[in-house]
Amino acid sequence: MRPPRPRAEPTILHVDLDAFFAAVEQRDKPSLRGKPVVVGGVGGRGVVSTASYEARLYGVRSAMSTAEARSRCPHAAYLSGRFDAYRQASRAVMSLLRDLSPLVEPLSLDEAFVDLAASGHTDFSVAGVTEIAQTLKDGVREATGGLTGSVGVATSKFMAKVASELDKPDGLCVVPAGTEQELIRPMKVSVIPGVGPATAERLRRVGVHTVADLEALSQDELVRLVGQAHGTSLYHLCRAQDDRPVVAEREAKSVSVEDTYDTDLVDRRLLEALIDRYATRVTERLQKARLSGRTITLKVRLHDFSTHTRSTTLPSPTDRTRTVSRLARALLAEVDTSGGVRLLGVGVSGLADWIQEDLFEIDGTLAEDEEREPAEELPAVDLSRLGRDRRWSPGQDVQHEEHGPGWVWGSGRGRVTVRFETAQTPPGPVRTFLVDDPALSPRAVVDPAAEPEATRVQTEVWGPSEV
DNA sequence: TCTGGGGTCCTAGGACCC
DNA sequence: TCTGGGGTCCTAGGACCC
Repeated sequence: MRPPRPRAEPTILHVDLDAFFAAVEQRDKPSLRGKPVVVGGVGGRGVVSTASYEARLYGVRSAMSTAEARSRCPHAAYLSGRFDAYRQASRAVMSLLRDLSPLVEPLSLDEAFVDLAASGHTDFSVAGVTEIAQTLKDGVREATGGLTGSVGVATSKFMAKVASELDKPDGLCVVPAGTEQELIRPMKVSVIPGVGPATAERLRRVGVHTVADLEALSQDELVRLVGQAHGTSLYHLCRAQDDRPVVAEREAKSVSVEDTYDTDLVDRRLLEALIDRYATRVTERLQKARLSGRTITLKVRLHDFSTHTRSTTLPSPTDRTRTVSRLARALLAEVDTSGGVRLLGVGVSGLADWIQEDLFEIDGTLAEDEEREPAEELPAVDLSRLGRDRRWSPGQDVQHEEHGPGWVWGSGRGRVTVRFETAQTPPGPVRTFLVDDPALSPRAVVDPAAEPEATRVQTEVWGPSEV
């Protein structure tokens, strides 16, 4: 297999705003300028998101517990963060980046890759890209009321990120094509994306500390050590072989809400009430984004910090609060919480990228409260008949099938609409059922006896692109 | 007064299907 | 007829990133 080759010229730019959250606070509150500022969780179990450079002098770092930060730097300002302000500053910067090139990949509020090759630029000499980077930095300062960013430009994402890190804060670094390997060889293995504490420890045990050490291992050895995907990626990255593209639009794969409590919780009813609250927040976000998902996950962190997840997958996607909360509550029953719960979370994944009807519709009347009881009285027809042979994928066209009265065939990830047509009502839907309710699935919904006049039952299966 | 919250990706085992 | 192998889906956990 051909190794992933970096680009021939430094066309990938990485920007990283310096101590972003803390810098926004210092910008907006002059009294904090020049002083240690720590943004993060301020409660008993909080951790540091960002420390200003003044606070870093005292050894305060991101991801450190706030308790430890307070002991290292008691006189710092501890703030819980104003995310609207951060988002606003971030938007201003991202918009500058999009002026630079249409191909921008935000990694977070304060970080992004830009593919300069997708812009109108043609001069990718060191002087040429340095000028682009300097103009960008000036623009950032102006657009954000004085924030600084560090910029790296190189032939790959990996090297651009290494470069932006190199002379923070307010840095600018270009890695000329061909000099990548000599730059990273003396560095610690942890500069490689994907090498965190666990991998670093495994490598340390076999005597690997630097990128150069890593080069001495064969691909097979690496795969044996850290697994297939990780090993292969490490083998190439330590040689600065990286051709990952800048990807502008990434579709969300999951949405979740979680909370850590200052003291462990035991009361079951309280836990259930919290689950309801999180289900509400999650589904509100789903609905806002016009998403729905099939897999509901409950996350529980116990008093001993052990973390457990329980999940369940529905036949069709949902964005309904009641469904998510009912299922998440049921999952809670599978976890022994008697020792106390430190964190609780609810998530939805397996997202479908199409609009979810949020109500069970009968005769055009929205009848949310009737969703369950009537359904359970109906003689359910097995929808799972569709099974594996009639699966479809997102974006595929509408599928359409007709069967005899009372017959319905099944659902996959789409939705099934069932129409009963009668002689008196020339063509058109008499009833439309949206078979997207997990309470009904995988069985549904069709009661021929309820429609004695029906001459025909027509079903349509909607793939995502139809809706 | 140890260890956030929001994500992504990977692995491994079992079920199930052909 | 005592025995296969590949593919997909699901679940749980873990590593990692910002």
